[in-house]
Amino acid sequence: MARAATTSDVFNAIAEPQRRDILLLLRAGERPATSIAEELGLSQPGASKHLRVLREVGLVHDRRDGRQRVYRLDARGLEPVHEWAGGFERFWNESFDRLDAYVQDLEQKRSAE
Amino acid sequence: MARAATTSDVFNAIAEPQRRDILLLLRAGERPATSIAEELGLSQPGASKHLRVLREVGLVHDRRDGRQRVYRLDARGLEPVHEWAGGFERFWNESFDRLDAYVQDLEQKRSAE
DNA sequence: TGAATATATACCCATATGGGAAATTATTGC
DNA sequence: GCAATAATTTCCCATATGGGTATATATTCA
Repeated sequence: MARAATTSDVFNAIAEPQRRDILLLLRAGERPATSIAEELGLSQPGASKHLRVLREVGLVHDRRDGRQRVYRLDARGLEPVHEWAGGFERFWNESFDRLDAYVQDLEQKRSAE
Repeated sequence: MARAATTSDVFNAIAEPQRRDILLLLRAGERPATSIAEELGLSQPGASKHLRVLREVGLVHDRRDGRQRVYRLDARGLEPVHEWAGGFERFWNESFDRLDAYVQDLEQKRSAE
């Protein structure tokens, strides 16, 4: 099975660093595919494949402009990711737990030697 | 190459739904591995493998307690994810862009028929 | 020491992945 | 229609993945 289809899962779509780069780039405004590939140093087919994945999960929309295909960010799909991670906020802020885990880690490692 | 190693990338680690489930479960408190597997209906080796990935990216810590290995959440690694997604917040709130994209999509589809 | 419990690893498998190269499909403008 | 441009799709490949099953490695307790 390998992994949930990239196509249907935003978490999977953003697991690939170059796709995250594309999204960041598109915050500056819409861009034709070639421009994206050039800016990020991707091969043209490579960029096209990543764009397809992003399109299929709805993170970008495309529009034809003459011979070019212009991609535009649609960040709405990232809101669930933000919310999901935000659900852990109080945990990464709990300095007690942090210290606790750290100390336990030390003990663990010391006793393992 | 397939994809950046799950081991080194939090985004990749949380791309797998069952690993996200494990993290959610651990918000309620630390738990031994078997308990995690049972609660989520995972096979024992399956849970163990997912826990290993989470451990390697630092999202969980483990501690031995007798024969059991107790896992505890360390959510600090999720903060960058939250921040990254949060960087798109103003985009998913821009209703103008949203409508614009939607209209362009409609036009696109109509002219394609 | 030896049986039982709790986990982690190793191994094998089917499949999804990303990358490169080549072929294919629009679309424009002559 | 035809050449040129822009992009997608198709193949092929090496590899990473998740899932089982079997095995190995602690650790406790009798």
